[in-house]
Amino acid sequence: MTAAAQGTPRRAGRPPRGVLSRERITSAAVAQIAAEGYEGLTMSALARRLRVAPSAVYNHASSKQEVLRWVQDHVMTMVDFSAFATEPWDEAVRRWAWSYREVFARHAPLVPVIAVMPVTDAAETLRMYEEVTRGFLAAGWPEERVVPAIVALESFIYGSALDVSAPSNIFDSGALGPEFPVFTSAVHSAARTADEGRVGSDAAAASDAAGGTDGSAEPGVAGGFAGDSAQGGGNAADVAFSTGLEALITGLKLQLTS
Amino acid sequence: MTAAAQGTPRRAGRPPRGVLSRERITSAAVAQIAAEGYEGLTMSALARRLRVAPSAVYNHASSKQEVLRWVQDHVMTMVDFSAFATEPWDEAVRRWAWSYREVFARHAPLVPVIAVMPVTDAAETLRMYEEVTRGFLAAGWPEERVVPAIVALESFIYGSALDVSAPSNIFDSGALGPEFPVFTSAVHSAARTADEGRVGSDAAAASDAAGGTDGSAEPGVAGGFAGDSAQGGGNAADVAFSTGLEALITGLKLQLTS
DNA sequence: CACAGTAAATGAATACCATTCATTTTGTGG
DNA sequence: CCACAAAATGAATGGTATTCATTTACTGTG
Repeated sequence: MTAAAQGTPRRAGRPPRGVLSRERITSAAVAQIAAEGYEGLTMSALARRLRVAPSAVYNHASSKQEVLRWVQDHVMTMVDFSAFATEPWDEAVRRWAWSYREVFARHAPLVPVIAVMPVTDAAETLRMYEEVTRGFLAAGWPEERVVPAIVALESFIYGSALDVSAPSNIFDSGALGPEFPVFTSAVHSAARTADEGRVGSDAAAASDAAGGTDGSAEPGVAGGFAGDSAQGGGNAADVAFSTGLEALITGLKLQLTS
Repeated sequence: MTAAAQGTPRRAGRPPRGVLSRERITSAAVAQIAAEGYEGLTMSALARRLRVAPSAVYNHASSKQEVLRWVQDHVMTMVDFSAFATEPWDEAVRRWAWSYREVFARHAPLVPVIAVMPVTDAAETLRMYEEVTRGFLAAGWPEERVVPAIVALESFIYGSALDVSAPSNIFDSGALGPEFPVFTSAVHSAARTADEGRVGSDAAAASDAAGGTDGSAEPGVAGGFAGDSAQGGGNAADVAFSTGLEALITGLKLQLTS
């Protein structure tokens, strides 16, 4: 009854047909995360969902870290990089980056996992890199500059994904406010502007404030614009992301022609 | 013997003079991290270092998370933002960012903590923000754009700090390599260039990589472009960071004048 | 086809970890 | 002076990933 709380509990010994596999474990983990979040992803809960004893998982994954790596690679398939095949470089980067951030904002606990995770055996992740690299090269990037540029963009995206999951009042200086008047005022000023943008015209304000040459920043891709995606503070994070992404895009493009 | 493995073990009951305090707990935590890393920072180990029972810590901190927040605020004091008082905006940002990244690369497990952590009661963190905001305003930034720009830079810095702690072979595609030839080739090309940069430019790269606490940041803004072998420093993470940071700086500056 | 070895399940056990609680002692404000 | 709050101890508690001995079934070799 420990493994499956149902019907015939399957007795010990190797079952006639394999019950577990990397794919089934991965999809059960993804389902568990969708149902109860990352705190709910324990090896016990995972095993319960698979109707299996916790120790059975270890015949396929050597650790929970490895399961997380599988999940990470799966999550990568949700990142939309299709624009690199059709759009000019900067627009492709823009759509890719917004999609990438949106996906990992919903999977923030994976971000620290990715950092330490070698890409070996992460087929989906490699698939994305392959296509993004192609896009850079097609846009005239010298080969040796592509990977640093991608890593720089990814670093910004990961940091921004963490930022999305921050509470909206993260910059509330509370009782210490009066001690830091310049910063406190700037925070209020930014919040005011962000609010105006939200009430007024929809997404245009953000991308305009970012000063992108031609602002269409985050349209249709993943249904992705986060006007109400996270808790309350979505908009401020979006303004900051747009600001940084447009700066990165124009700055990188300038490096190319220098 | 549980609390202090030494001399007279102090019997139960409130001691004549307070043994613990926020400051003592914080510095013990920092010392423990320095000694055994973040994995070694357990409430038991912390209490042992303080010569106290584990439960005693909970009279001062409500959770381990709170201790981590104290540590985070303390770590912020190691970030050097002094250049904002003396240097022009872009050079100040450059030095601040290199220092910031260097500090949090050594404290990578704090990065996810920061994201969710409101700045309230984090005096040292606020002190930094106050000064950085001052520097932006002095450089002519409109007040409402300062916070988004800082957040964008911080996002990049946090992501890059995680990147530093990644293994150097993180892009080794292993057996899957042949399936993704474009990316694999780009990785090799970048690695080759980074190596050349390391042997080529001697002292600049080394002191640069060491980075921030003493205030010396990237050497020459003069070279203009980061991928140039003169800049970028030794390892791949440094090249990527330099690439992104220089792009952000020039891109943000351009947004100002648009 | 027998047989050995390996793969894959169970269930019990381990070691840790953060956190809580009852208890004891001491400082402090009314 | 006394009641109450603050701060320590030491012994649980419940949860965690992980390991191990055991059982069973599949698979390749003679």
